[in-house]
Amino acid sequence: MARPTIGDIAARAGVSIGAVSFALNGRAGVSEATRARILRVAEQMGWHPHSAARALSGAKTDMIGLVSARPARTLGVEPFFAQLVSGLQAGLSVQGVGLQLLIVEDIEAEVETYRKWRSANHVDGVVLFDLRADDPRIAELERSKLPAVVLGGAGPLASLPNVWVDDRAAMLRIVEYLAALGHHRIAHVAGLPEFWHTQRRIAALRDSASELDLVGATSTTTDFSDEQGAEVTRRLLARRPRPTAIVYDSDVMAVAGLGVAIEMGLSVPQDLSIVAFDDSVLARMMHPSLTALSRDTFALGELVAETMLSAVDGATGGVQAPMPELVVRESTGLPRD
Amino acid sequence: MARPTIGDIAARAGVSIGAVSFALNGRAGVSEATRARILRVAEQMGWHPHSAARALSGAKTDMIGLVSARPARTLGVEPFFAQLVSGLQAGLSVQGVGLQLLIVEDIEAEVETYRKWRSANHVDGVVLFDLRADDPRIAELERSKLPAVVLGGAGPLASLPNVWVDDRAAMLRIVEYLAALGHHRIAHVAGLPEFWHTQRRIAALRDSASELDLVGATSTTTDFSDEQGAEVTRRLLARRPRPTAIVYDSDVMAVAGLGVAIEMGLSVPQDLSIVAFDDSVLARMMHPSLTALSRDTFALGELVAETMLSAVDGATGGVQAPMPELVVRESTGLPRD
DNA sequence: GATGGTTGCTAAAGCGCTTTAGTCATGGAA
DNA sequence: TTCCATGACTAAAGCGCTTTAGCAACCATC
Repeated sequence: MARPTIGDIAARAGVSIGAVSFALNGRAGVSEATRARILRVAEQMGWHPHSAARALSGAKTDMIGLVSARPARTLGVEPFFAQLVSGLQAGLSVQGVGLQLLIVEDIEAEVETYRKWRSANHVDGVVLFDLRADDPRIAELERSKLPAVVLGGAGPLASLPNVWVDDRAAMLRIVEYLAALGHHRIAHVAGLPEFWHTQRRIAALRDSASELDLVGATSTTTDFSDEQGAEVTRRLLARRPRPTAIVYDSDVMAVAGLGVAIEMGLSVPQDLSIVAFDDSVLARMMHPSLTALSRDTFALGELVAETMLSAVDGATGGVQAPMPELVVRESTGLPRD
Repeated sequence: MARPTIGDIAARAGVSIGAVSFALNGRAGVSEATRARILRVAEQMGWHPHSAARALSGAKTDMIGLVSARPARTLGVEPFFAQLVSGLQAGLSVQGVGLQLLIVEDIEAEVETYRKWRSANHVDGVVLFDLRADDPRIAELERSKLPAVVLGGAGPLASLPNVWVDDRAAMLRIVEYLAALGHHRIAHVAGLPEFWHTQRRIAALRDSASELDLVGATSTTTDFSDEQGAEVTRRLLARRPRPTAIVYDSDVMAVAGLGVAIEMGLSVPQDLSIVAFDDSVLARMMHPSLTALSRDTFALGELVAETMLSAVDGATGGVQAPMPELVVRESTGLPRD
C-alpha cells in the first residue's frame, strides 16, 4: 500500500483532516476520546509524518544543521570533530531529529547557508563552533531568529544559547600542574589565532605565567596541522634556553611535536614534558603516552544536542560543559635542571 | 524583503509560473530568449529553490543520506569513517547536494529508515557500507528503487551501483610482502565476522597461505575495538611458536597490538612485524611507525559522491576504487629466525 | 485551403501538511 | 427564556513548487 496520509487517517477515523492534524500534534481542538482514536488509527496504518510537507507549511523540520568552514580534509583528521558529530547525532536521534552536515568554503558561505536555510525552513536550528572574535555568524543568527547553539561559549557577545567550555580554567589547570613539577619555561603551541578559544587559552597562559612568575612562557599560533605543529616545535627546541614543557592545543600537534623531540635526541619527559589540550586514542597509545586534558567529547556532543533541542523550543541561556580532567601519563615529569 | 518565490519571478518577468519552473529546471517548454530573461530575473531577485516544496512535488531533494548501524561511539574513533564522510560531503557539495547523517540502533532500523525516506522523498539516494553476507538492505533498496551506492562492492549479489574495493588483492599484497621478507607464521586480527570485507580478507589470507606454503597463517575476528585488538594480540603472542608477523584490519587495533607487544618485552620489528590494513595519522606517528596499507580515504569519499550523483541520474554499474598502496615503515622487517 | 504537427506558453491541479475562520451544539448565567 | 461563552469539530486556504492538459499561433504539407 502507498504511504498513508493524514487524509487516509481522517477517512478511516471518520473525522476531518484538521482534526487529525490537531490530534497528531497534541494541540487543542479535539476531545481526548477522539484524539486517542485518531492516534490508534494512525498507528495502525503505519503513518509517519512527511517531513517536506511539514516544512512547507512552516512547522518543525526535525532536522538540525551543522556547517563547517574548516577545510574538509582536516575535519576528517580531527578526532575531536568526529567524536562531537557522533555524540551530537546520537543525542538528536533519541528525539528522531536528523543531522544535516555541510562543509563550505568560508565563513561568508556559512552565513549565506544560514540565510537560505532560514528562509526555506530547512532546519529547526544550527550548531555553531570555532567561534571567532567578532563573528559575523552571531549577528546573522540573532537577526534571523534561527535557533542556534554555540559550542565553546558565545561569551559576552551574544544572547544565543550556548554550551560553555572553560578554556581558561583548563589552561590554568595545566600550567599549575607543570609549575608544581618545577617547570618555568613553558611553551604553548596554539591553534588558529582567529578562534576565540585560541585567544582565551593564550590569555590564560599569559595571566597565569605572570601570576606564578614563569619567565619563559610563550604562545605560538598555528593552523592546527601536524606539519605546523612539528615546525613550531623544532623552532622552540632550538632556542636556548630550551622550554622544559610544551602545551599543544590539539592531540595531533602534540604527537607531531613528540616525534620532533625524539628526532632531535631529546627524551620525554626527562628533557621535555608534553601536554595535549585534547585527548584521544592517539594520545593514549603513543609511547610515551601523552598527558592530556581529557574530556568526553562524545558526551559533549550529546550535551550540545540536548541544548539544541530545548533551544528549538525557545529555551535560552547557557550550559557549562563539565571541566575536562587532566590525565597524567608518561609524557610529563620533573624538569632536568 | 521576503524570500522571492517563482511566482514573484513570474510576475516580474511577465510570464506564468509554469514557464518559470521550466526555465529554472532547464526543461523544454520555453524559448531560449524567455529562458534567459527568466534566469536573469531570478538571479537578480536572489531566488533559491525551496527544498521542501521541491521534495513535496516529487522532484529532487539535493540530499543524500548516510545511515550507520555501528555504535555511535566507535564511529567517532574510526579515522576511516570521519575521512570518508568528509570526502563524501566535499564531493557532494560541489553540486550543492547535502548530506544527511543518521545513526541507528541496528540494521532493521536502518532498513526502516530507508523505507521512510523513500516514501517521504526525503533523499535522492543513500550510501551503504559495511555490507554483510546476505544483507537485508540490498533487497529493500532494490525493491524500493531508492538510488544507492554500495561502498566495498555489492559483489555478485546485486544490481546496485557500487564502489568496489579489492580487499583480496590488498591482502595478497601484504602477505606477499611479508612472505618475501621470510615470514611464515602470519596472524591476522580481523574485524567483525559478519562484514563481507572481513570475510574476503580472511579468505584471501587462507588462499595465499596455502599457495605460498605458509604453515601458521590464522585469522581471528574481533569487534574492531582496541580492547579486543589488544586481547587477541596477547593470546597470539603467547602461542609457541609465536607468529612473526601480525596483520591488523584497522589502524586502531594495530596500535593497540603494538602496545601489547612492547609491554610483553618484544621489539618491533625484530621480534614481530606489524602491518595495518588502514593508514592514518595514528599509524604514521607511532614509534615505531606502522607499515600500512594506505589509501586516500578522503578521495574514496569523493569517488563515492561522484558515483552517487550519477546513480541518482540513473547510472548503474560499479567503479573500481584505486588499489591501496603498501607503505613500508618501521614496524616490519626480517623475522629473527 | 483544410489538415496536422510543432512551438511557446498558460491555467490549474496536486504534493501532505498546518492553520485560520467558521459552524454548530451545549451549558451556564442573566 | 434569551444570550453569550465555550468546546469540538469542519471547511478551506495556503506553503512553493512540478507537471499535465490545454490553447493559440505558426509553419509545412498535400
